[in-house]
Amino acid sequence: MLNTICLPLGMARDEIVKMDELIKERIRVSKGSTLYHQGDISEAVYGLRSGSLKTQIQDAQGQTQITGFLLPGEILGLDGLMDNIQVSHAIALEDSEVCVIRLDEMDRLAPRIPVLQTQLRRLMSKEINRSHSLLLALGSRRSEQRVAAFLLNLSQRFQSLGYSPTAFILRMSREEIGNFLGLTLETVSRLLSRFAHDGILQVRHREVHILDLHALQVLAGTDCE
Amino acid sequence: MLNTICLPLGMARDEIVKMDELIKERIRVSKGSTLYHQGDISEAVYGLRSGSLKTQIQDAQGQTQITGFLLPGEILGLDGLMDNIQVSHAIALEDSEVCVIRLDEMDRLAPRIPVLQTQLRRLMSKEINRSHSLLLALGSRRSEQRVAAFLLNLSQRFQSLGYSPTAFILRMSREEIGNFLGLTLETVSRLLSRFAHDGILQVRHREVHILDLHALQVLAGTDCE
DNA sequence: CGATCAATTGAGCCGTCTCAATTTGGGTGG
DNA sequence: CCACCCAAATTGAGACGGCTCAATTGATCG
Repeated sequence: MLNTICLPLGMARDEIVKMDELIKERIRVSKGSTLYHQGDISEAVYGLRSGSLKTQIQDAQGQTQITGFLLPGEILGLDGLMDNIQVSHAIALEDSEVCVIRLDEMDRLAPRIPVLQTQLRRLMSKEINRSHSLLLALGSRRSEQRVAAFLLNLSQRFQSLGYSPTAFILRMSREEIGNFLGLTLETVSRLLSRFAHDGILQVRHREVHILDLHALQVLAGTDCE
Repeated sequence: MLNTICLPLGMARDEIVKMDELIKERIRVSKGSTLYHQGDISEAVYGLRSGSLKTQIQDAQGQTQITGFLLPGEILGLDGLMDNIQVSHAIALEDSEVCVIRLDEMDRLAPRIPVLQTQLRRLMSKEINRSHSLLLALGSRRSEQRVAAFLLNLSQRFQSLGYSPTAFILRMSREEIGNFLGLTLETVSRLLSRFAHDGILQVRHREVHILDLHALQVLAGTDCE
């Protein structure tokens, strides 16, 4: 039930077998519907098995901020463990499936499988780092760099999933990309057009072909030195 | 050794007593010096007992982003638990003191004090939420709102520490505030001057007196509806 | 009492947003 | 199957917020 997908990254095989006890439920989330809402009781975290989702927070004025786009193998719900209340919405960008990792189950198994706590800790720390990197991007990079870095980030994640790093489909709209990166949808669109015009990539609707990965890295400012 | 400061927030008294085993070391960090560097081995998290610090990350190009200003009672080092390597610098804004919470000690005590893991989990989730809120601010608020919200945030934290919420000293420079908020130091300075000119607060160097807290909340967009 | 660094304030510019028009594609019903 | 409709995306023109560069003041410390 876990395959290599859900939580394990870097765990020994026998530990993974034991962990199967942890996963008793899977949930299908159809495109556009929510896995959980801000304000819901949070009793679990979720491992994305297939599809993709976005998570977004909403403030008192209704302003929203997308905090992440999730691909298979990634975990969501880590931000809801403070008071066991979800502080974000999780919305499917396409028909998706998650496995449910209940926290009470986790605590029950923890004495027998100590690595479980360590693993969760690592994942949460990773999420903190991811947010901090995003802060760096929003705080000090210009639009061009943000969009380039965004594409590269997707590219790398697709690659580590075994998909092509240079040809993929954006499951999110220009507006969602803009919201995520702190830009308007028009700016995102213009930049994609410009990148295409400069021969760095091809864009047809939501289909992206990266032609010159190195040029993109230079734009993003992540190539070397 | 813990007082009520280090990790406990919301723990039963007897559990706190047991937790004292956890804290075997304190570290003094003098103004301007670092508690840890990016790249250091990370074997602990730190509870701030007194003083204040900033944490900042640095990318390959040397660009830095301050990810947080820490006040007493708050925890740092949560971002270094992924591979046990620090991914940020922690630098003291004034002479400070932290207590060291070793992770191996924590894991050793975990079976006897199960609430320990829960507590760490909550703190990490809180840090994720804090970053996400910051993302919302950097992504969709204008400079005026960011600075107002920044002051209000400090105000609330000082208040919950038992200090005045309307009179406090900024331990960080305008440049550091600007970096944190994704603004230039000039913009921060101008806004503080403007707030002062509008009678919302008084600023003398790093000394802030908030005169009209409600007006500040309106500016920040966090007062109501 | 000078030296140095932090902060303030001003002027002008640039990047991104806003507003608006147009194109494109996908889905639906006649 | 075609025509229509709606949402998403593209592209343009103009405005504005925050940045850059620069000069000045103020504080701190030897």
